[in-house]
This record gives sequence, structure tokens and C-alpha cells, in this order.
Amino acid sequence: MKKAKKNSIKGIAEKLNISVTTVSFVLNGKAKEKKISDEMIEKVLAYVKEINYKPNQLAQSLRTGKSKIIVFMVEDISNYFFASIARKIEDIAYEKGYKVLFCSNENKDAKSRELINLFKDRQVDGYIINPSPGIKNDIEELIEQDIPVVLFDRYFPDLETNYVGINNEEASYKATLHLIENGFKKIGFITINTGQTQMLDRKKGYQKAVNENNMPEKVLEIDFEAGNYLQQKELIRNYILNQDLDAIYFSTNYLTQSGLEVFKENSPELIDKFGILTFDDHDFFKIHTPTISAIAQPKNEMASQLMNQMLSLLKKESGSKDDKKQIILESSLHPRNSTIRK
Amino acid sequence: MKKAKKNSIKGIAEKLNISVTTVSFVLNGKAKEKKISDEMIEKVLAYVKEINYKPNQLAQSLRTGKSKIIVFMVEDISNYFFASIARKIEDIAYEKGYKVLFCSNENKDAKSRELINLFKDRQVDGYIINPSPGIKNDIEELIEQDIPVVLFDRYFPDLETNYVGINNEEASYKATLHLIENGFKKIGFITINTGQTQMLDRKKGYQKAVNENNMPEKVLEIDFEAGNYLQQKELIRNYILNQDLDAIYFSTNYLTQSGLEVFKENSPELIDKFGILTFDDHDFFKIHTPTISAIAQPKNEMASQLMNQMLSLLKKESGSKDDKKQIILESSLHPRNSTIRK
DNA sequence: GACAAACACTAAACCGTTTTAGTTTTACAA
DNA sequence: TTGTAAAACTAAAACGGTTTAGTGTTTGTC
Repeated sequence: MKKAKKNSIKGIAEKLNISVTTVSFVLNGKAKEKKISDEMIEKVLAYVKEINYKPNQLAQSLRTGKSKIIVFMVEDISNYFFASIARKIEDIAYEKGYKVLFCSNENKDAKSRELINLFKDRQVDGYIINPSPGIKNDIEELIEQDIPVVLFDRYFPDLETNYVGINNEEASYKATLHLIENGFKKIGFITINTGQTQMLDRKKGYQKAVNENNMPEKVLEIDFEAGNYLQQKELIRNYILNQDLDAIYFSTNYLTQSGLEVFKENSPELIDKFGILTFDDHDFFKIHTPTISAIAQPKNEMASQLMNQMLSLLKKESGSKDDKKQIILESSLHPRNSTIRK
Repeated sequence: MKKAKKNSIKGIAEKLNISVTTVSFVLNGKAKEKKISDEMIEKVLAYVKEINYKPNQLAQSLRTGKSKIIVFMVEDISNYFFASIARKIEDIAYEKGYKVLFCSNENKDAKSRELINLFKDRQVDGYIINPSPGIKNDIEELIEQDIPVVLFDRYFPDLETNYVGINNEEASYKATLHLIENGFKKIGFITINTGQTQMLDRKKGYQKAVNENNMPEKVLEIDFEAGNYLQQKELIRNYILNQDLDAIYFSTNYLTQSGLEVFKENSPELIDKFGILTFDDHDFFKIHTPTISAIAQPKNEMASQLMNQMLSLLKKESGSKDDKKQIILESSLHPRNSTIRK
């Protein structure tokens, strides 16, 4: 007769001269329910502790169909905004016994699909996704297959999903008003043309504010696909230098970075001629000269809400028709020297 | 007779009226070796494609003992330095069919152990670790158990491991010389007291340079464990304001951030009285006023080398006594306005 | 025409769990 | 003494693959 590996249920059963079933029941806390005697429970638990037994999670997953792994897919995991959320997600997930696979889709559909396909049929329990523009159908498929999905930061208007985000239009509207209140009259808005909700909403907010105040709409919409980082920067440079503007409002963090580089490269004083405002805050904006006013998203709160939703989806029976929840969090405006000139 | 699930090897075998063994051989590219006929290969492959079959990786892993998952454990995944490396690791890993579990140990031993224990006996194929100060034994155990481990950024002097890093002492020495060459004579060095190699080496490099030039050693060593972020910042503030210094050299990025905040908070011109140098580069240093001189570690190269080593360890037979490789990469100094005053 | 080698394929064990559908033992009532 | 219910435990199937140790069929050689 073959000796079973010690560190397995079989090994335990053999050693204690009982069946694997009993061991399994005890380990899964079903002892009472399955009428295992107290002495037996004691015996098993003691031995398990003695050999420091840990169940093989692969076997467990294979049998139960649950891998205890969730995917966290974002545009770019090295981006501070996403990395911060990832950090928090990680904490919550590990605490709840889940592991997290992080991945970056570069906001490209092909990459998103490739990744989703990689994980699909691969026993991943759920997805937290920052979706690229054209993967609505793929997301839809996941949902139809009853796989837990939570989107964040951006969504698909005609697809009902679980979602966590902020009210981009309102935040943007208020931020633009802030510029206007501080005397800026020719406000340029620099954004990208991915057509994604978060960007569209930010533009809408900007437009609403300038229109209401009879100011011109001055939008630079950069083609996301075309050109590299440097080429995009030249577009921004050209826009800043040649349009007649007194303030610039960047719709997202990496555009801000390009923009600030432009100012720095051209002349130290140039930036003081403009009001500067950006979506997404960063610690460095507090030490930049001038300090940069920013709209901050509640990163920690987003992470908590994302995991909240994910965990409750994971708990649900796979058949139960659930109503999808959209959670809209409050953003906050941090006015700094770049918009408040003394 | 029970119908096997279609999307399984069994289902395929049933449908094609052949054995699962044959299907498995074909799918694993062992067809030739196992003398499967070309028509059979054709038949299987065609059907597999038709139903878009993907093997269940859990089952595969359970049988083979390989999970195709590696752990990437760093101090803080939201830190730009680590996040950038993570991004690159991710790319290489997915390309090679591996998935990556990211986690942060906060440079604390308890957290490191907790995480390692979580993964140990849990079928993780390998670890890339940025180790906290006191987990030498845990690392040693992993290695003894023939589990692939690659350390980076810091190591344990008396434990031979696979490792990727830079020559911190030399980089620091050169950087300090750069300060000296630019006329700074009272150079303060701000670091933390974790006792880890990367920090010790950076201090050594600094000390060597100032000693060789008959300048005073002025080191502020902050207690890593004690106090929160704000309290540490006050220590830095006190040091900058009250020591008689003409240059400050920060040994790592988050100290730099605190330091720059101190300058900003105290007075706009204060920073111009000092030469500023930092370990670890960041895009924002190029737009800071003044631009900040920095020692840049080759993040992409580090990531590639880490994965290189990891992949070759994973390929090795678990018995084969391998010589552990230490890879030391070149760092580069980026002199900017904070050390070069016109 | 016998025999070995090469060829083409397969049955069944195995990985380590969970879970269903039991069986055996004990306790108690009639 | 028998019957029944509860208590305590277990055998075996299942999850979906991989792999070992085959089996039966051709082919080639003398």
C-alpha cells in the first residue's frame, strides 16, 4: 500500500486511522453539522496543528470551482492613481482571503481582450476593471456568464454594470467655476479623444461652466492612439503657446505632466502667466512651483467600495438576479497657488 | 453513461472517439514524441479550435505541481519606483505564460512573513522579493526548499541568493563627488536606520566621498519604525533648518518628498540656498523648481534581469545545484539645477 | 513465416480536495 | 427482542487534467 504524502488530508486520515471525509468535515467547520464527535474534532485539529497542515488550494479550487483570485485590470498599474487604488485593494483582498492579479490594459482594446481571454475559463473569481473604450461586448459577455465584474472610473452608458466612480461632470463644472471665480476668462481644456465617459463628462462640466459664463470653449482634444508621448507633448506645447489663453485645465494626470514639462522647458516664468488646474491630485503638486490646484478623487474610498461590491457579488448565488449598483463618490477640489494668485 | 463536459479533455475524447491520453499528448506538443499520427493530430487540433477549448489551469497545476504564478513582493506597490518595475515584470511574465501576484510588505518583517506564509505550500512557483530587514531566515528556508527566489534592491550580506541591484556605494560616492565638485562643502545626508544593505551602501559612498575631501560627515538617520510620516517630516525640517549645511542628499525617494515639502512649506527661496540631490529619479524632478538632481536606477533593466533570473530558475530541475547569480547594474546620475547653480 | 522493432493508441493511476450517499453503531421505546 | 431514529463515521465519485505502463498493429529482416 502506498504511503500518502504526510501533508495532505489523506496523510492525516491514514495517520489517525480515520477517513478523509471526517478530516475534511472537521477542517471545513462542518463537524457539528455532520455529527462528528468532540473528541474526534479535537484529535484532528490537534494533529493538523502539529504538522502545520495547510490545504492545497489548487485541489480545493479544482473541486469547488472557486480560485479565490480576482483580477484588477487598469490602464497602467505604474500610474500613481491606479497604483494607489491597487495598494488598498490588495490590503482588503488579502484580508478576506483573496489574491489579486494586477494587469495593465494600456487603455487598448486588444490588450484588454487578450487579458480577459487569458483569465476567462481560467478560474478567476471576479474582475475589477478600468475598461478600455471598446470592450463593452466583452464585459457584457462576462456578465452574461454570471462572472462578477465591477467597473470603475469609466463605464458604458448603455450597459448596466456594477460601477464605482465620481460625478465627473459635476466635479469638472465646479472646478471650472473655481477658475472663473478667480478671474480667468480664456480657459483652455486639454483632453484626449478616447470617447470614454470620464473624459466626456469632464468636458461637459467644463463646457457647461464656460458657456454659462459666456466664455469661449477652447478645447484641445489629443488623439490617444496617434503619436507617442513626445508628439503629444508638442501638441500641448503648440496649444499653450499659440492659443490666446489665460488658464489651462488638464483633464487627466499624464496630460498635466506633459503640460508642466512644456512650461518648464520654455521659460521659468511662463507658468505664472496661466491659471493651472488638473484632474487627479498628486503629492508633487503640493511642492511644485507654483503649487498646482487639483481635483482629487477619493482613492481609498474607491478601493473600499470596489472591494465591497466585489465581495458581495462573490458571495451571491450565481443564479440570483441582482440589481447592479452604481456608486458615485464625492471628489474634492484642492485650490492651490496655480489658480489663486495673490 | 454520464456525458462529460464539452469543454474538457474528456469531452473532446468522447466526441472524437479517442482516449484522453491522445488528446493530452497532442495538446502538450508531445504528439511526435509519442508517435501520434498526423491525421490524428490534425483532427484533435481542428476540434479543439472549433470549440475554442482552453485547458483548466487548476487541474493542470494540481497534477504538475506548477501554478504558473509568481509573487512580486515589494515595500510598497504604490511607490513609483516599485510600480514601474512591476509594470515591466507584468509584461514579461504574461508574455511567458506566468501570472503575477503583487503584494506590499511595508518593509515590515511581520507583514513579509505573513505574506510568505500565505503563499508557501500554496503552489506559487517563485518569488521576486524586495526583502524587509529581518526575513533572512524565511528567505533561506524558501531557498532550502528549492523554491526559486530572486531578491532585488537589497540583500543579505551573508546569504547567497540570486539578486539584482545596483552598486549603491559607488553610485552614492559618485553622486557625492558631484556635489563636492559643484562647490558644496557642508553636505548633509538624510537616510533611514533599517540597516538594510542598499541604505548602508549609500551611506558608505557618501562617507567615503566626504572623508576623502576632508569634509564633515553630517548624517541624519531617521528611525524607520518610530513615528508617522508627519513626525519624520519634522525631524527632517529640524535637521535642514538647524544644521549648518549647504547641501542635502536624500538617500531614498520618500525622504526626498518629505524634504521638498519642508522647503516648500518654509519659504519659497529657502531651497535655493541648498544643493539638493536624491537617490531614485522621478519625472517630477524635471519639473520641480529648481529641477532636482537624481541618481536613477535602471528600472526596466532591473525588471528584465529579475524575470530573466526567475525564468531560468523556473526552468531548472529542482535538484540541480545552481550557482546563485548576483547582477549589478549601472545606475546613472542626472545632474540638474538643484546641484548646478549658474 | 517468425520475430523484433517501430508505430499508434489507450486504460488507469494520480494530483488533493469536497461532497453525496451511504453504513455501522448506539440509544431508546414498545 | 425488535424496530427506529439519531449519532458517528466512511467509501467512492467527482473536479480536469498528466503520465506511466501498457496493448495491439504494422513493418522490416532474415
